[in-house]
Amino acid sequence: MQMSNLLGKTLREPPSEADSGSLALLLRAGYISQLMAGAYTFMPLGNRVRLNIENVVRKHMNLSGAQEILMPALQPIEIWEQSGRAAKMKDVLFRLSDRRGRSLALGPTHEEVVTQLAGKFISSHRDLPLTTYQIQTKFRDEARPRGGLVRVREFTMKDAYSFDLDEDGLSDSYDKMFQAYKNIFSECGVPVVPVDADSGAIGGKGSQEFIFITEMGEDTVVQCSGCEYAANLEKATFLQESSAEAQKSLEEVETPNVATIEDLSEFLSIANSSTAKAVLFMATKFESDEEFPVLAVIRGDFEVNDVKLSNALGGAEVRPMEASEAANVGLVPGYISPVNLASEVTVVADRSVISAPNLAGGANREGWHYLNTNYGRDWEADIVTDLAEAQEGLTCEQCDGGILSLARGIEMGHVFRLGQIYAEAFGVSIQDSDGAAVTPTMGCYGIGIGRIFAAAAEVFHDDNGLNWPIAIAPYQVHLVAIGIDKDDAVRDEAYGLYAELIESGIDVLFDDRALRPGVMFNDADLMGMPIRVTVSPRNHENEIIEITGRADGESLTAPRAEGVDSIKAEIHKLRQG
RNA sequence: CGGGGCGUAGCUCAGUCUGGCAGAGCGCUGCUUUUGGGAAGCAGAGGCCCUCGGUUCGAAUCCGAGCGCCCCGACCA
Repeated sequence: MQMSNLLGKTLREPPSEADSGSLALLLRAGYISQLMAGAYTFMPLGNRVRLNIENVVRKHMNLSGAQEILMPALQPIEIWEQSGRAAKMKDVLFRLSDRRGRSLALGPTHEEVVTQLAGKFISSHRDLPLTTYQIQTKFRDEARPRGGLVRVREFTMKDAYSFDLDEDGLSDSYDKMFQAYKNIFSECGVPVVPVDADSGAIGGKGSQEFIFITEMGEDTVVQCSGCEYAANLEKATFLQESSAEAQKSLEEVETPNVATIEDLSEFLSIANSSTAKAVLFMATKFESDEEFPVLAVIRGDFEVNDVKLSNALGGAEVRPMEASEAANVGLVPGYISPVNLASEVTVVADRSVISAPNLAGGANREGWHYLNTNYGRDWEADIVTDLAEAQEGLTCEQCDGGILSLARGIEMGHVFRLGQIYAEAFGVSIQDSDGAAVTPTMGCYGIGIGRIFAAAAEVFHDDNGLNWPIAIAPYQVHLVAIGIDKDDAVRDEAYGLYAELIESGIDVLFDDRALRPGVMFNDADLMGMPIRVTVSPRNHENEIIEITGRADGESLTAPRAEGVDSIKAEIHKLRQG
């Protein structure tokens, strides 16, 4: 590619829409251009990066035995109603109608389509295991697109779907995909941490996210200092020391103007962990619009994670209750308790209050608290589960010794053990070796291509510009030709070298513009090809070319006659890592 | 959806408070000089001042409504 003809001018100043360093560089270097909130054009350079990432993904998918297909982005709304996700996804689903008034959706993902497809073509256990994948454009009407390519409304995703006869088969397919993911991220140079994750509205039983740790991330992950344990905050657990203290008798004490856990523990001279906190929420089931009140009970030193609460309620939407609503259900904020609860509320208890004896808590009347409440004796919950949000510095439950820390990150990929929910929803059934009808078990596996793009730019840049790993760089070599408008010999040499490199199968970006050297060098640094080759009158006179690594800035010279071989050797070195 | 900021040349922005000729730097076009890390001069092109409505002799500027973009939060298969 000759730069005199390249679409995409470099900018000296970052466009005002850029908020992060790497996004600003992508815009300045002409890789991407924004059309509207959450929709970007990939310019020639950016498009080559995108294609290279896709090809890395494609290579590892094919190696894992997955088969590439392409399903429509345009989908009938009926399949979304059949799976029940039209209601679950709500406004995220882009909807439109055709000229006959038929309701359609732009696919945010393809479980529905692929399951229906499988139902059409799979009929025997001999057809399994089967994994398909596609690299395709998805549409999601995000409430707030942000972070450049990180959260967009139209984006490229690789999504794979596995079909197996049983759980063991799913485990094999899942493990293969998990390994392929590790290879993909490694080859693209993006460091990721696999974490246990919440499965969200997609359903299923167990999933892991591949998280790129970065300050600009929107997810919080919990990592252990002592073992491999890592989990999304919505899923993370921690060690809760239990007390062997004997149960004491319930007492009611007057506690004027004591309305918070802090007040209470100070007033009673006890630790926060010796109190029970009762938090009110309003919840809405996806199936109906009816709101119902929920009382979450948790030990005073912990906080309720609302995603955990939502999952405990079968995936209900949850919001904090207003004070006026609390009054409506007859509860007194500050003195709320599951003990002697008169109102009709769903009580969800965190496991922390089940084993802890003699907790102080509200008495459901203004100015009074109970001492020594005990689960089972004084009150019971409708649901007992894990609601507590992990915090920095707590102890790991897996290795019993490691300390948990919190970090921000971006989800690069997600692998799910889906199970049979979609196959059941679409009535997919196959015969096993005994001739019995069996519902296949599914897994699904996603990777955001644009997110790898953004993460790689974030990892590989410095103050001067981008610095792509060779596996995804738009071009391997940036050929800078100084003074070709003044010196025909240099001009011939530059064009000759350009032709030779192309002939050798090397991707070259050739700066053939008649500009000052500083401009060309700065553009080369900004655009970030791994290897820069300089041809100039000075070098020509010495019959050499100059080869400079973008990463370390170090130059070496090679005789012109051996130029192509020397460049090939440098490329080979970079490929070896 | 709540809070905040912004919208003027291709890009970054001044001008808005206090109404009165449409501006700067970079980029772009032509010419001259210059040529190893974003050179200099000369001459130019380029505008629906986001949109609509209102106030006014007169609106980029004041008032109202709307739209768009960015940030924080809610949300996030």
